[in-house]
Amino acid sequence: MENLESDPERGVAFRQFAPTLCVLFPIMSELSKTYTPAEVEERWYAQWIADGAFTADPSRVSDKRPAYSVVIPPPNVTGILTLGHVLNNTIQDILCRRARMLGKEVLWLPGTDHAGIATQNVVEKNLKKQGAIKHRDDLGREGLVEKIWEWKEKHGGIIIQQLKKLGASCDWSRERFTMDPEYSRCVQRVFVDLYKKGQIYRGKRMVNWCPSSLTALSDEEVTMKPQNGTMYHFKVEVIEEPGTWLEIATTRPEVIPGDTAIAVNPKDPRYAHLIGKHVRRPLPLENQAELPIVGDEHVDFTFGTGVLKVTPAHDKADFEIAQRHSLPVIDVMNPNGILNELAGKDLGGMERFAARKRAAELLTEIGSMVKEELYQNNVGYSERADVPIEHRLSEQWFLKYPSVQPSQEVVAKGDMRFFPDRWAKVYDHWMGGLQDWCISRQLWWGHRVPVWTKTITILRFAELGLNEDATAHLTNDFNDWPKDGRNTTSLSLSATTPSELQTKKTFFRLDWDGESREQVIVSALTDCADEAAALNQAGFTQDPDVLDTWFSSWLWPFATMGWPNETADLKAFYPTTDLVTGPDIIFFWVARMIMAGYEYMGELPFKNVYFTGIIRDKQGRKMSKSLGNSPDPLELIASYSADALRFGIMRSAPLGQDIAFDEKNVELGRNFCTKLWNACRFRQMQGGEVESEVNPALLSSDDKWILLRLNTAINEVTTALEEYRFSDATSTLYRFFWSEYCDWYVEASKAVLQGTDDKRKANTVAVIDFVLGHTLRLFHPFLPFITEELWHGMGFNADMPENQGGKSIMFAPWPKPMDADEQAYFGILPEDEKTANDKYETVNLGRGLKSTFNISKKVRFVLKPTTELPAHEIEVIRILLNAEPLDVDAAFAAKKGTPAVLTPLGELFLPLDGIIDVEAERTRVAKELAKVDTELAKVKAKLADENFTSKVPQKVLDEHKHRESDWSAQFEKLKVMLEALG
RNA sequence: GCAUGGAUAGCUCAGCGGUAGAGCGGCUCGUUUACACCGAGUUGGUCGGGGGUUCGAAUCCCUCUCCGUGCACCA
Repeated sequence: MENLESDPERGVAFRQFAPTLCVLFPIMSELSKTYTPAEVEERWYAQWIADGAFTADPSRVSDKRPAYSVVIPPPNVTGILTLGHVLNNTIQDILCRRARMLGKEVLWLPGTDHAGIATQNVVEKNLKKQGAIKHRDDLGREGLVEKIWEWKEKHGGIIIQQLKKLGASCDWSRERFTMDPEYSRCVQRVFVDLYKKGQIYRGKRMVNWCPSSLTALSDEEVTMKPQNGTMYHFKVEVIEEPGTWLEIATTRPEVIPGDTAIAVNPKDPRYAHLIGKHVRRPLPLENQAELPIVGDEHVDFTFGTGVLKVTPAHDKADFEIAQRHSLPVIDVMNPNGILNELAGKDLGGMERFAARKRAAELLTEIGSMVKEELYQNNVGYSERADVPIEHRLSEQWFLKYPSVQPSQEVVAKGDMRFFPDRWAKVYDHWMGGLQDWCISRQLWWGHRVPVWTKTITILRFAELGLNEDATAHLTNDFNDWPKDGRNTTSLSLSATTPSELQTKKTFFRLDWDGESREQVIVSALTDCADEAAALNQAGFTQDPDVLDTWFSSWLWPFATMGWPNETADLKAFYPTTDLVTGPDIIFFWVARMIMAGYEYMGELPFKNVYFTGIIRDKQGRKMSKSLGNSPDPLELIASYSADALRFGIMRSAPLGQDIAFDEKNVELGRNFCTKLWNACRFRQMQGGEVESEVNPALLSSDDKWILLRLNTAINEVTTALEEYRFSDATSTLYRFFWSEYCDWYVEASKAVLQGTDDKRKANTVAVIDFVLGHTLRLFHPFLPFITEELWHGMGFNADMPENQGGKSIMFAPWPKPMDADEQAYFGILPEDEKTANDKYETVNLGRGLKSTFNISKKVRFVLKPTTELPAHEIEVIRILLNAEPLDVDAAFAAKKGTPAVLTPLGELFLPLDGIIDVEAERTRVAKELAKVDTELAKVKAKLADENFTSKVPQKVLDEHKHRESDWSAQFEKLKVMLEALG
């Protein structure tokens, strides 16, 4: 016992056995009859904050106290808590709380994301609703950004407060926002750095354009949606061959005015001979230009008519064809989706979908339309604005992804693990097909592109290309002046004049027109505010675009920890241990964080990535505002408690699958908390009678059974958590506490507690304390509030060192199962589980008998035992059976027709004097016999089969033989019983 | 089209080569001094269809159907 007590990792475990009970009892505060979660949850959260319980301290990290860290997936700063957040953050909280109990130094770093498009949209919409503005231009850039900051200050805290309600144990002293000054600095620094490395470039490209948000989007922000549309077939005549008509199929007749060619496949025998000839473009009517017929391999001649109209300004593929054939580009649409004057007088000024209808009418009117048919195709939608996107040629900033190879290998090699691991495949697949990332957005809310430009006229190019004006800004170190005919170069300057440009950190670049070489555009990039100001003063203009939100959040794991300085936090907590997030942002965020982590920290940002499922309603539909099927977590907390919500959602969240949310599970969580509360109250009511010594010899079979079941539960929960199987952990807890501890052990313990043997009583109470002390700790990560309340209410804290559970259960040691030595000390053998199980099985059968005969009152049972039973065991069975009395009589001779069942402990009779329904009993026994008969027949048939007995492993054969003898014994006894009934 | 996950009791799911399981629900009892947010009992399934491998298949293989997801995408 001594060595057990002195084990520091053991914690309360064995000290809870007897010796300390007399100490515990006086300081136990009485638990109220009902649990009041709202008050308790508020009180404990405030206490934890006051105690700084969530604050991480990197200086405490050591070999003995390893770091555990998680960065929160930053929610939208103006967002409100959804069930998705509840799921995600409950998991993170469980991981963090368990890590604390394992003695780790835990950092859960919280914060919010500025969420460019979403936030700007919300605020703009709101201002319009209030009538404050009609258009963002009414306020201008500065004004609107100011309004958004105001909004952020007012609403930015909401989701944080909601996370606190949930019990999230984040280190709020480290809360970050992606537009904090230091964070913004990181974003700029990374931009400048990648630019210098040649991985960021500016270019005029076809991009995804959102006509609603009026900005470019990355490929990831576009989702394809199947669409019921119309395929229009129209015909054009080949000018050089009058009478030869080509039929063209299109879904977008409104952009015909933007057509600059007709393309056919040169291998298509139907049309190859027409290449080089011309057709007349039908629209606009006043400008029916001649279009060349070009041959291009891209055209699939098995699709449609095999003739493709080429609209370079409005289609990616067409743009490429245009480039291959040097075709002009005619952009017929304004950024907002309204056709411009180039679309002609009929269509110009019309909204794109109205224009489509009108264009079809025009084609019909001029007799060009051949047919219109219903057609289903996929159309790209802007994920945010939920409108079809346009492909649009525009000047944007692009990033060639860094560090693709290493990060891919890392996942493949298993240096970083994905849970469930199938996401690694998805990740790899995406990494394999990377396109450059369009990172600029035409918005105002976000990190402005840290590039300034100024156009300078060059006077004396020949002598090194710069005039006085230019050299004033750009001096030495021209290391790459273009000798190779390229019209672009980069140069970095170690010093410049004017002196206000402290340019050690400013990076310059020249672009000029390769023909005239008279105009030079000087681009300056800096991540330093002073230099930015100097550039503005020197007449430079900053790029109006902002960066994609994900271009800032991909730095989250290290930019939040003080990068680029080598901070104590980075040293202690980077890379982070776990990342918990939804699979929907695997590309947006996870993959990019991996790349950024590699590029800037030379290391992975996290060791494990857990992907949650997506929360759906009972019908399997995604939660959405428009469907109104998304319950408000705060309301659920108000009705059921945060613990209940956490428990409910974890119970229904199996690894790797979507979650069908059902409020029933939250109700179940609430009920579970109540059960826990009442079970603790039951312990308290045993108050007084306490012995100071535990006597292993006094442990009953029930005690041993529950201790073994506890061991199993500890093992199961521990393994489940290690493997991120949260719902499995939850079901184990549920089963152990409710079905094993409450339903069997507590009931069985009443045999002692209601008896007169004080020594046994004390021992039983000690076992109860042992089990409850462990149970509360096992539950704590899931149910932080009620476990803390009970930990103190039951006085479990009183006996612990302050930093190991004395002050809070969250630092109490995580339960360890008893090892072999400990079990030996208490005389617990594995077979003890069977002893109790046999007893419970006997009780089950007896209860079944009672129920068959519709008896709910106390009633006499007689057991005809096969082995001798100690008095205590008999008393337990009596209590569990609610028998009054339970006679044990080896020589019992039952009257004919007395109901009886065969139990592991012997035959159990329910003597019903005078009211025996022989017929009913005969039916029951006959039914039982029939069942046994079928089972017996099955086993016999197998054993009779040579094929089976000769090929099966010995173990299986033995099992079957054993089964056969069991069934036959039962069969024989039942037969006798049936015969006795006549 | 290419990947990928799933289909087991009314519902949500576990089991993944050797007697089909759990929770919830349903039904029937029950005011036993922790708990009716409770207790006891009980009812539910040719494990999506079809083939195959095996002594033996919900479990392994093939194939089909249906749902979900990702990527690509043709007018």
